[in-house]
Amino acid sequence: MRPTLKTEKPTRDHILAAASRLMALRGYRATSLVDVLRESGVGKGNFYYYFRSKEELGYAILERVVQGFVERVLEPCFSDSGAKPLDKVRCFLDRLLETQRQRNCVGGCPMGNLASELSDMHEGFRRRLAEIFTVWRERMTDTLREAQADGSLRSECDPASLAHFLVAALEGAILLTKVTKDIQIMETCVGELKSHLTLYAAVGRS
Amino acid sequence: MRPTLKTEKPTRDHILAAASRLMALRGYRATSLVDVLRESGVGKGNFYYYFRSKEELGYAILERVVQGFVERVLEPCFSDSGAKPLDKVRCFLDRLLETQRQRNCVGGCPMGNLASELSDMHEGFRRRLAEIFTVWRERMTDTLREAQADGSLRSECDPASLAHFLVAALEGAILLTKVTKDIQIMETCVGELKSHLTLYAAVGRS
DNA sequence: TCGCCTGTACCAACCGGTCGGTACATAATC
DNA sequence: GATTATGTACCGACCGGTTGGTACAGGCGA
Repeated sequence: MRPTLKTEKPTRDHILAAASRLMALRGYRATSLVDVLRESGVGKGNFYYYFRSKEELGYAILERVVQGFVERVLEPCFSDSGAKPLDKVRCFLDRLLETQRQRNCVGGCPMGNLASELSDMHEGFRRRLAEIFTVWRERMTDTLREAQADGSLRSECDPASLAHFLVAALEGAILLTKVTKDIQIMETCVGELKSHLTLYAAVGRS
Repeated sequence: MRPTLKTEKPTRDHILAAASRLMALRGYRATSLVDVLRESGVGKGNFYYYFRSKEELGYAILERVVQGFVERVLEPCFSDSGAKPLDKVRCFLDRLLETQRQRNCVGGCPMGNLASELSDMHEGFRRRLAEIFTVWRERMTDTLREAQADGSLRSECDPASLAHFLVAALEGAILLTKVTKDIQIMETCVGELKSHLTLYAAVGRS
């Protein structure tokens, strides 16, 4: 029984990793505790040492998924201070396309899946997910505002509306990619979204 | 017990209606047979007279949902022979917006919900759903081709790509509307999609 | 007689959560 | 120093309830 540092909880993280893998494919309800325990190799009593309930596990998974998304997708694209704002948005589109390609069109978007499954049935999840999408969208909105400030996006464009649309269209593209198992759908939609940006691009300043 | 025509099965339809209501909100897995029986008032033995399994019920519900969608949304918009092709597309966008408004942003899209929940776990459902989205998209593609033929859509537009994009963006918009419970998201996205159409519109011929 | 329908008992598997217990390290007490 | 108390981590059996499905006797009306 090894001593652990105050902030490290390997067993808890191990459970979370295993549960995240399962829930990404199966969704919340179809992921049972027994499955999680089997996948993680942890005993049931021990599970309840770390999580009070399946719901609490679900919330923790959601946080973990979001953190991973922010670190691996949002931050690399939007924190590149050398890039022009619209290039950041394109980088984001391309990054999501590559993610779906690497996953062979399996899994879709974990946040979108949970939103679809739980929004009408579980208010706690709906609220958290709505907040997550808000953060995602605001990050996009800020960048679009920068593009307006630097003149590459016209002033009649509403950054918030455009950001809403980009997020929604991406979620839909990911869902259709998942159901058809055809990466071309995602490619097509990313292409159309880039074209959509040209609607509002200031001439010669993209 | 009134005599019924050979093609009418009131009890079966009654079960389907009840199950559709439940499944539209809860999804497939979270809709139990006991719930369906309670909602429909039909006995269990009788249920199995009409359906061999929960899966068969699910397939029947899907067909029913699709039929309703075709009759109430697709056909009214796309079969209006007096309308211009691009007006048909706009009618479709508006109809979906009104549907979400009437439902107070509850439920989302039944087909999208099932696609999200089951595409990676149940090949039978994934195949059927992929086919449904294909039909939906082809209807849109045909209309966009008509728009090209009548000159209101430019020849460099690819109708199939645009149709893919429209369907995907709508699904995403519906999903975000469901998670945020804010009809404005849907309004915004429908507006952006109409703007997107202008990308390809021939000048003065919309 | 047949199709439709009822009610109900039963089944094994599943489900999230509870419980009594073990192992061990460390601190406190006598 | 030995004993006791405490806290952390862990375990699997057990619990009551739920689930989709099976089986079946029987009723009803055309």
